[in-house]
Amino acid sequence: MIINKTQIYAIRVLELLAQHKETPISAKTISQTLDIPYKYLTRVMTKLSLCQLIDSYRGKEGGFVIAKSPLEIQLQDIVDIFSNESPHQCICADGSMCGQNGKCILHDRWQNSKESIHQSFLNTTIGELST
Amino acid sequence: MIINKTQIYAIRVLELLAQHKETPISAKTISQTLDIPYKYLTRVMTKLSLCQLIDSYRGKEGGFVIAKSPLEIQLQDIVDIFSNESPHQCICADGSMCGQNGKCILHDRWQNSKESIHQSFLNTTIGELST
DNA sequence: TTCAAATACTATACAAAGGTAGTAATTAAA
DNA sequence: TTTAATTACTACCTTTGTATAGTATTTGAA
Repeated sequence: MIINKTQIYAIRVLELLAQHKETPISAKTISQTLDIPYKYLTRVMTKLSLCQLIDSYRGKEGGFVIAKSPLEIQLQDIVDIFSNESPHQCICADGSMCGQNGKCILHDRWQNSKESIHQSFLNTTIGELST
Repeated sequence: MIINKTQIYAIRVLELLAQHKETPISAKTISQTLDIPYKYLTRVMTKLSLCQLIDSYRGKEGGFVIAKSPLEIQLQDIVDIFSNESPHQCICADGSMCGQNGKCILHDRWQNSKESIHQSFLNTTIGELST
């Protein structure tokens, strides 16, 4: 698995918050704007808040605000939060294979592609997505 | 999802069969040799047989034999059999995003990586894996 | 102070991928 | 012909990712 739905949700949310740094945006608004299921979204938001990528404000007029400069948030930061794979796992997505008898049969072949994707996640920030 | 566990299983099986073209290899042997769950494996084998990548022989001394020249079987052939994604789906693995408001925010960025992986699957055959 | 709008928390449901179990059907060899 | 080894078929179980429901907590504004 290169990237899952939850991670895409999170990236899109951060992108939206990056465009409205001034006032908090509620989960309801985010849900409607980005067409993400409300209840699922709130759990994603809570996790982003715990990881301090965003600040949350309860109560009336509350919502979420991006906590850093968008240019300082790498896509990889967001992906990591919602990933259970170890960072250096092979693209084959099967932890049992790479490392036990050496490498899986695909390891070397896709290593370059994998590395290229990983570098993109590292090198691209939320701030750059809107440009 | 670039490639899942089942697809890796299938590729490894074909690679094994390619090394023993003469006599049928039983599912039991394959399961033990490649450390793939037996019952799950037999279902994969049946599907490979239906798709005519392998021939199956029932009864005593039965088993499976690769049905083509290993150099004629592209990895993509195998991947396709166990894939439910449409071939041109975006790497974001979320069909609802690419195509509705144009492209997803990641589409362009990972397009090159995706294409590179796809080309690898097309250009690499079972026969080349062992070399 | 009250109330409505909002996040936080917990439990549950659903769907897909991966895995297991049991039985039927087939077949070569003894 | 019998039997053991094998694939084929069908149903179910488990895990993980995604989604839903209900309630508690917080807080600004009327």
